[in-house]
Amino acid sequence: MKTYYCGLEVTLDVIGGKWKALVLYYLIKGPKRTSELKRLIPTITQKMLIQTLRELEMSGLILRKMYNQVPPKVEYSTTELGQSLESILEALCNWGGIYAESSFAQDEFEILHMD
Amino acid sequence: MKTYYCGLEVTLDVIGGKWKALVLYYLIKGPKRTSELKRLIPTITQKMLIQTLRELEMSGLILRKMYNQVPPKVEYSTTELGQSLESILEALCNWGGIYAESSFAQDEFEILHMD
DNA sequence: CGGTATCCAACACGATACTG
DNA sequence: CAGTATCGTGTTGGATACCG
Repeated sequence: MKTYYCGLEVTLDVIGGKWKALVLYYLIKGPKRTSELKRLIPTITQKMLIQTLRELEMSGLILRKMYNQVPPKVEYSTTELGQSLESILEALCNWGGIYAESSFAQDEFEILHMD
Repeated sequence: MKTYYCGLEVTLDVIGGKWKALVLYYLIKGPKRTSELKRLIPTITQKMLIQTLRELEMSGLILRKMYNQVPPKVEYSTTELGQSLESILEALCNWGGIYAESSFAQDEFEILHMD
């Protein structure tokens, strides 16, 4: 049993770290294959991607569906619990855009959109 | 110049990590002295608290006001930029509470409120 | 009280090679 | 295509002692 003093600590435990929020953010927009996620997040390594997916799965935020075929195909999607973070992650994403354009951070941050 | 592919990456750079969101969360509720923050976040070490405060200050999210008196007194408060995260951090906190009570996590997480 | 300086351990993360 | 295994490193974070 883990003990926390604030709900925020729980959230950070579940989607904190370098990659979890980002991977979940893309999966919330729709189911994706492993290679699609890798393409959307070019700077993540294969190892960290798989590891992050496993942790999100363990936490009950995403589902892994495997198709028995050659070549293999795996698709990840969100659970209801994972999807419930949609508006929050969207807000965090927007805030980052605003921050990058703020007088404080401009000329320091650059965002390349690739939708 | 740092390059990102999504606003969320920027946000994680600014308030990601183990403590920044938590410290900011408490400061958003009102200005606090160093010792007050230490009391609110019992598991943080002195070193990490100071380090986190410095980083938030560098990012333009909080202000540090020092009173020249003995014993010394320092008070931290949010800037407009920092305060703009209020609703988001509140939502993240609430989500943690809901997650901890979910059928998935119950008996695993415990939250002790200390307001 | 608020903060700094060391030193050290843990682990998150990355690079690479390999498998079914 | 999806994933595992191994190894190495660099940051993160904690313990402790000390200072104005």
